[in-house]
Amino acid sequence: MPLSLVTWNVNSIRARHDRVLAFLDRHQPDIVCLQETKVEDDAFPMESITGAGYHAVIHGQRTYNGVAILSREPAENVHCGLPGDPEDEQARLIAADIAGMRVIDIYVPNGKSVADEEKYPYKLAWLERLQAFLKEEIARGLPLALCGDYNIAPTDEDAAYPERWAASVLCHEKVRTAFQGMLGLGLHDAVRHHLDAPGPLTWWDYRRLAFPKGDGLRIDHILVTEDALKRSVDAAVDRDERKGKQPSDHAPVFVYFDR
DNA sequence: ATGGTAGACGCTCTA
Repeated sequence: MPLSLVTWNVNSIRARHDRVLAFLDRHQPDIVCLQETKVEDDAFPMESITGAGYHAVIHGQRTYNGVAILSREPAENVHCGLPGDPEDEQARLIAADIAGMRVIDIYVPNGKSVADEEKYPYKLAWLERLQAFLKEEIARGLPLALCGDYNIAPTDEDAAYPERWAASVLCHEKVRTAFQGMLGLGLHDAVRHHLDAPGPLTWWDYRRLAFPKGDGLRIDHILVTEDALKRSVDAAVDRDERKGKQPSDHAPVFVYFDR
Protein backbone atom coordinates (compact mmCIF):
# COMPACT_ATOMS: atom_id res chain seq x y z
CA MET A 1 0.00 0.00 0.00
CA PRO A 2 1.28 3.47 -0.86
CA LEU A 3 1.52 6.18 1.79
CA SER A 4 -1.57 8.40 1.59
CA LEU A 5 -1.51 12.11 2.41
CA VAL A 6 -4.81 13.97 2.68
CA THR A 7 -5.88 17.59 3.05
CA TRP A 8 -9.45 18.36 4.12
CA ASN A 9 -11.12 21.55 5.30
CA VAL A 10 -13.73 20.08 7.68
CA ASN A 11 -15.45 23.35 8.67
CA SER A 12 -15.59 22.50 12.39
CA ILE A 13 -14.11 19.27 13.77
CA ARG A 14 -16.96 19.05 16.27
CA ALA A 15 -19.72 19.42 13.66
CA ARG A 16 -17.85 16.91 11.46
CA HIS A 17 -16.81 14.54 14.26
CA ASP A 18 -18.68 11.45 13.05
CA ARG A 19 -17.81 12.11 9.42
CA VAL A 20 -14.11 12.43 10.23
CA LEU A 21 -14.11 9.14 12.14
CA ALA A 22 -16.00 7.40 9.32
CA PHE A 23 -13.52 8.89 6.84
CA LEU A 24 -10.53 7.57 8.79
CA ASP A 25 -12.13 4.14 9.03
CA ARG A 26 -13.03 4.04 5.33
CA HIS A 27 -9.74 5.28 3.85
CA GLN A 28 -7.20 4.42 6.55
CA PRO A 29 -5.06 7.39 5.44
CA ASP A 30 -1.50 7.77 6.78
CA ILE A 31 -1.47 11.56 7.20
CA VAL A 32 -4.45 13.93 7.28
CA CYS A 33 -4.16 17.72 7.32
CA LEU A 34 -7.35 19.34 8.63
CA GLN A 35 -8.36 22.99 8.41
CA GLU A 36 -11.06 25.09 10.06
CA THR A 37 -11.24 22.90 13.14
CA LYS A 38 -12.85 25.91 14.89
CA VAL A 39 -12.01 24.74 18.38
CA GLU A 40 -9.62 25.62 21.17
CA ASP A 41 -7.01 22.97 21.88
CA ASP A 42 -8.57 22.00 25.23
CA ALA A 43 -11.82 21.03 23.49
CA PHE A 44 -10.30 19.18 20.53
CA PRO A 45 -11.78 15.63 20.40
CA MET A 46 -8.40 14.04 21.03
CA GLU A 47 -9.76 10.81 22.52
CA SER A 48 -11.78 10.06 19.40
CA ILE A 49 -8.75 10.56 17.20
CA THR A 50 -6.39 8.48 19.32
CA GLY A 51 -9.14 5.86 19.65
CA ALA A 52 -9.16 5.61 15.86
CA GLY A 53 -5.43 4.86 15.92
CA TYR A 54 -4.03 8.29 15.07
CA HIS A 55 -1.68 10.76 16.63
CA ALA A 56 -2.72 14.40 16.39
CA VAL A 57 -0.88 17.69 16.60
CA ILE A 58 -3.18 20.67 16.87
CA HIS A 59 -3.14 24.45 16.66
CA GLY A 60 -6.60 25.81 17.30
CA GLN A 61 -8.53 28.82 18.47
CA ARG A 62 -12.09 29.72 19.41
CA THR A 63 -14.77 30.00 16.67
CA TYR A 64 -12.52 30.54 13.65
CA ASN A 65 -9.60 28.93 11.82
CA GLY A 66 -7.67 26.12 13.51
CA VAL A 67 -5.49 23.39 11.94
CA ALA A 68 -4.52 19.85 12.90
CA ILE A 69 -2.42 17.03 11.50
CA LEU A 70 -3.50 13.44 12.15
CA SER A 71 -1.01 10.67 11.48
CA ARG A 72 -0.38 6.98 11.95
CA GLU A 73 3.23 7.66 12.89
CA PRO A 74 4.01 10.24 15.56
CA ALA A 75 4.89 13.81 14.59
CA GLU A 76 8.20 15.44 15.50
CA ASN A 77 9.59 18.97 15.34
CA VAL A 78 6.13 20.50 15.54
CA HIS A 79 5.84 24.17 14.65
CA CYS A 80 2.69 26.22 15.23
CA GLY A 81 1.84 29.53 13.60
CA LEU A 82 3.15 31.51 10.64
CA PRO A 83 6.10 33.68 11.64
CA GLY A 84 6.64 37.25 10.51
CA ASP A 85 3.94 39.20 12.35
CA PRO A 86 3.89 39.13 16.18
CA GLU A 87 0.44 40.75 16.16
CA ASP A 88 -1.10 37.94 14.12
CA GLU A 89 -2.82 35.45 16.42
CA GLN A 90 -4.88 33.59 13.82
CA ALA A 91 -4.28 29.82 13.96
CA ARG A 92 -3.69 28.99 10.32
CA LEU A 93 -0.48 26.94 10.12
CA ILE A 94 1.02 23.86 11.71
CA ALA A 95 4.06 21.91 10.53
CA ALA A 96 5.61 18.61 11.59
CA ASP A 97 8.04 15.90 10.49
CA ILE A 98 6.10 12.70 9.85
CA ALA A 99 7.33 9.49 8.23
CA GLY A 100 10.42 11.22 6.90
CA MET A 101 8.49 14.07 5.33
CA ARG A 102 8.01 17.70 6.33
CA VAL A 103 4.25 18.24 6.35
CA ILE A 104 2.96 21.82 6.46
CA ASP A 105 -0.77 22.32 6.95
CA ILE A 106 -2.18 25.75 6.00
CA TYR A 107 -5.49 27.55 6.05
CA VAL A 108 -4.90 30.60 3.90
CA PRO A 109 -7.08 33.64 4.71
CA ASN A 110 -10.12 33.96 2.44
CA GLY A 111 -9.77 37.70 1.92
CA LYS A 112 -13.51 38.42 1.60
CA SER A 113 -13.38 40.68 -1.48
CA VAL A 114 -10.69 42.33 -3.58
CA ALA A 115 -12.10 45.69 -2.55
CA ASP A 116 -11.94 44.91 1.19
CA GLU A 117 -9.32 47.20 2.67
CA GLU A 118 -8.46 44.96 5.60
CA LYS A 119 -9.03 41.29 4.80
CA TYR A 120 -7.65 41.15 1.27
CA PRO A 121 -4.37 42.90 2.13
CA TYR A 122 -4.09 40.50 5.11
CA LYS A 123 -4.43 37.56 2.73
CA LEU A 124 -1.74 38.92 0.39
CA ALA A 125 0.62 39.72 3.29
CA TRP A 126 -0.01 36.26 4.76
CA LEU A 127 0.98 34.66 1.44
CA GLU A 128 4.15 36.80 1.39
CA ARG A 129 5.05 35.63 4.91
CA LEU A 130 4.31 32.06 3.87
CA GLN A 131 6.84 32.25 1.05
CA ALA A 132 9.53 33.48 3.45
CA PHE A 133 8.70 30.63 5.85
CA LEU A 134 8.72 28.08 3.01
CA LYS A 135 12.23 29.06 1.96
CA GLU A 136 13.49 28.14 5.44
CA GLU A 137 11.45 24.95 5.58
CA ILE A 138 12.57 23.75 2.15
CA ALA A 139 16.17 24.45 3.15
CA ARG A 140 15.87 21.84 5.94
CA GLY A 141 16.18 19.28 3.17
CA LEU A 142 13.39 16.82 3.97
CA PRO A 143 10.88 15.96 1.24
CA LEU A 144 8.15 18.52 1.88
CA ALA A 145 4.41 18.73 1.30
CA LEU A 146 2.42 21.94 1.68
CA CYS A 147 -1.17 20.89 2.19
CA GLY A 148 -4.28 22.89 2.79
CA ASP A 149 -7.07 25.24 1.86
CA TYR A 150 -5.17 27.82 -0.16
CA ASN A 151 -8.29 29.84 -1.03
CA ILE A 152 -6.73 30.16 -4.49
CA ALA A 153 -7.97 28.67 -7.77
CA PRO A 154 -4.65 28.82 -9.67
CA THR A 155 -6.08 29.02 -13.21
CA ASP A 156 -9.43 29.32 -15.00
CA GLU A 157 -9.35 25.54 -15.43
CA ASP A 158 -9.67 25.27 -11.65
CA ALA A 159 -13.22 26.66 -11.72
CA ALA A 160 -16.28 25.02 -13.30
CA TYR A 161 -17.64 28.45 -14.21
CA PRO A 162 -14.61 30.75 -14.25
CA GLU A 163 -16.53 33.79 -15.44
CA ARG A 164 -18.67 33.69 -12.27
CA TRP A 165 -15.56 33.80 -10.09
CA ALA A 166 -13.28 36.04 -12.15
CA ALA A 167 -13.63 39.00 -9.79
CA SER A 168 -13.40 36.96 -6.59
CA VAL A 169 -10.57 36.75 -4.06
CA LEU A 170 -10.18 33.08 -5.04
CA CYS A 171 -9.24 33.86 -8.66
CA HIS A 172 -7.75 37.34 -8.52
CA GLU A 173 -4.50 38.01 -10.32
CA LYS A 174 -2.57 38.79 -7.14
CA VAL A 175 -3.32 35.49 -5.40
CA ARG A 176 -2.60 33.60 -8.60
CA THR A 177 0.76 35.35 -8.75
CA ALA A 178 1.39 34.26 -5.15
CA PHE A 179 0.58 30.66 -6.12
CA GLN A 180 3.04 30.86 -9.01
CA GLY A 181 5.58 32.27 -6.57
CA MET A 182 5.32 29.10 -4.48
CA LEU A 183 5.93 27.01 -7.60
CA GLY A 184 8.94 29.25 -8.19
CA LEU A 185 10.38 28.10 -4.84
CA GLY A 186 10.65 24.59 -6.26
CA LEU A 187 7.25 23.26 -5.28
CA HIS A 188 5.10 21.22 -7.67
CA ASP A 189 1.33 20.82 -7.88
CA ALA A 190 1.13 17.10 -7.09
CA VAL A 191 -2.60 16.82 -7.78
CA ARG A 192 -2.37 18.50 -11.17
CA HIS A 193 0.66 16.32 -11.98
CA HIS A 194 -1.49 13.21 -11.73
CA LEU A 195 -4.95 14.51 -12.71
CA ASP A 196 -5.74 16.42 -15.90
CA ALA A 197 -7.57 19.75 -16.03
CA PRO A 198 -10.29 20.88 -15.77
CA GLY A 199 -10.71 20.35 -12.05
CA PRO A 200 -10.73 18.29 -9.97
CA LEU A 201 -13.05 20.53 -7.95
CA THR A 202 -12.58 20.55 -4.18
CA TRP A 203 -14.99 23.19 -2.82
CA TRP A 204 -18.62 24.10 -3.44
CA ASP A 205 -20.27 26.98 -1.59
CA TYR A 206 -23.11 25.96 0.73
CA ARG A 207 -25.14 28.77 -0.82
CA ARG A 208 -26.83 29.03 -4.21
CA LEU A 209 -27.14 25.26 -4.62
CA ALA A 210 -23.53 25.29 -5.78
CA PHE A 211 -22.92 21.54 -5.38
CA PRO A 212 -25.98 20.31 -7.32
CA LYS A 213 -25.21 22.90 -9.99
CA GLY A 214 -21.59 21.78 -10.21
CA ASP A 215 -20.38 25.29 -9.41
CA GLY A 216 -17.14 24.36 -7.65
CA LEU A 217 -13.50 25.38 -7.58
CA ARG A 218 -10.16 23.71 -6.98
CA ILE A 219 -8.79 25.67 -4.02
CA ASP A 220 -7.41 22.84 -1.84
CA HIS A 221 -3.92 21.80 -2.87
CA ILE A 222 -0.92 19.64 -2.10
CA LEU A 223 2.31 21.19 -3.33
CA VAL A 224 5.47 19.11 -2.94
CA THR A 225 9.20 19.38 -3.47
CA GLU A 226 10.68 17.55 -6.43
CA ASP A 227 11.94 14.57 -4.39
CA ALA A 228 8.41 14.03 -3.07
CA LEU A 229 6.90 14.51 -6.52
CA LYS A 230 9.10 11.73 -7.86
CA ARG A 231 7.84 9.44 -5.10
CA SER A 232 4.19 10.33 -5.76
CA VAL A 233 2.19 7.78 -7.72
CA ASP A 234 -1.37 9.11 -7.88
CA ALA A 235 -3.87 11.69 -6.63
CA ALA A 236 -7.63 11.80 -6.02
CA VAL A 237 -10.51 13.85 -4.65
CA ASP A 238 -13.22 12.14 -2.58
CA ARG A 239 -16.12 14.08 -4.11
CA ASP A 240 -18.63 11.76 -2.43
CA GLU A 241 -17.65 13.27 0.94
CA ARG A 242 -19.42 16.49 -0.17
CA LYS A 243 -22.70 14.54 -0.51
CA GLY A 244 -25.27 13.46 2.06
CA LYS A 245 -26.18 14.84 5.45
CA GLN A 246 -24.13 17.62 7.06
CA PRO A 247 -21.12 17.62 4.72
CA SER A 248 -18.23 20.03 4.89
CA ASP A 249 -18.25 22.43 1.96
CA HIS A 250 -14.82 20.99 0.99
CA ALA A 251 -13.95 17.50 -0.29
CA PRO A 252 -10.78 15.69 0.86
CA VAL A 253 -7.81 15.73 -1.53
CA PHE A 254 -5.36 12.78 -1.67
CA VAL A 255 -1.82 12.26 -2.92
CA TYR A 256 -0.25 8.79 -2.75
CA PHE A 257 3.48 8.11 -2.41
CA ASP A 258 5.74 5.11 -2.74
CA ARG A 259 7.09 4.26 0.66
C1' DA B 1 -35.38 36.43 -8.51
C1' DT B 2 -30.28 40.21 -7.14
C1' DG B 3 -31.83 35.57 -3.13
C1' DG B 4 -29.68 31.27 -0.99
C1' DT B 5 -26.48 27.83 3.76
C1' DA B 6 -23.61 26.49 7.53
C1' DG B 7 -21.06 26.98 11.91
C1' DA B 8 -19.96 29.14 16.39
C1' DC B 9 -21.60 32.43 19.31
C1' DG B 10 -24.58 35.36 21.20
C1' DC B 11 -28.44 38.40 19.01
C1' DT B 12 -23.43 38.85 14.44
C1' DC B 13 -19.41 37.48 12.08
C1' DT B 14 -17.03 34.57 8.70
C1' DA B 15 -16.98 31.93 4.70
